[in-house]
Amino acid sequence: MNYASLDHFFMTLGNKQRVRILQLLAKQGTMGVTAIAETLKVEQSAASHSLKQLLLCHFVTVKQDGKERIYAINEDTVKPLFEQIERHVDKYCVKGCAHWSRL
Amino acid sequence: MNYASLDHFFMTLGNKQRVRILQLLAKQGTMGVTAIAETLKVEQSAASHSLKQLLLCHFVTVKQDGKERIYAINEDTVKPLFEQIERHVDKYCVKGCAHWSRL
DNA sequence: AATTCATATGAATAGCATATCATATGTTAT
DNA sequence: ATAACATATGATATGCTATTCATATGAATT
Repeated sequence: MNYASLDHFFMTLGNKQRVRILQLLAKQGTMGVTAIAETLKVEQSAASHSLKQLLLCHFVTVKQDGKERIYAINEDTVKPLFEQIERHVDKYCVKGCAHWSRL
Repeated sequence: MNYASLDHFFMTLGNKQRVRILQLLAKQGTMGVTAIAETLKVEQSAASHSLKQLLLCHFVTVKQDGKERIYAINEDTVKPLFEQIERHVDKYCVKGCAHWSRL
């Protein structure tokens, strides 16, 4: 992998599973790896791999709590970012992106 | 390909070449396909493919001008979006994302 | 209408990211 | 120290995406 910052940023988001995790964390606040994996019905290993990449781009933060590592979304930038993105998606993509016809 | 809107949005951005095109259009205003391809040193065909996907997510707009199709960035949502994203990248990723060590 | 310029499309290969499996590391309790 | 729980890591095979090449479509000019 050899990405500049911005590319790495988008690359990390360009994956359903990682976006699901972010959405889950945005909703639930904080969660451990096992809880995330169970909720999204993915392997623990897969969740861990995804979280690592999210961590590298600082989309999420961790803190150790006993045996568990509790992940949280980066409230500072990611939350407002997602709100703005959803504005774009709502406005332009709800009907648009789904249908590859016309244009 | 079977993506929900939000996934499709990110998927489209999760590619260097498409991001380069958006950055170019943000900077230059409007450009035709050949000009884009030459500037970014990619094949005309590749540029066209990329632009189609950007169009499907409404990141860009087109208008026909003679033989040419002039592409422009979606000023309404994409520009402010990129500004906010760059805030995140500058703040968290300049040093962070590049180095996979620590954390 | 034929030619040239500009862009789009389709198909196939090449390239890369992800999912998976097995295992390692780390933490706490007994 | 060992066992049990929680998470991380590494390697590999699979699957998906992008690039490429060849060609088609569209527009304007002669």
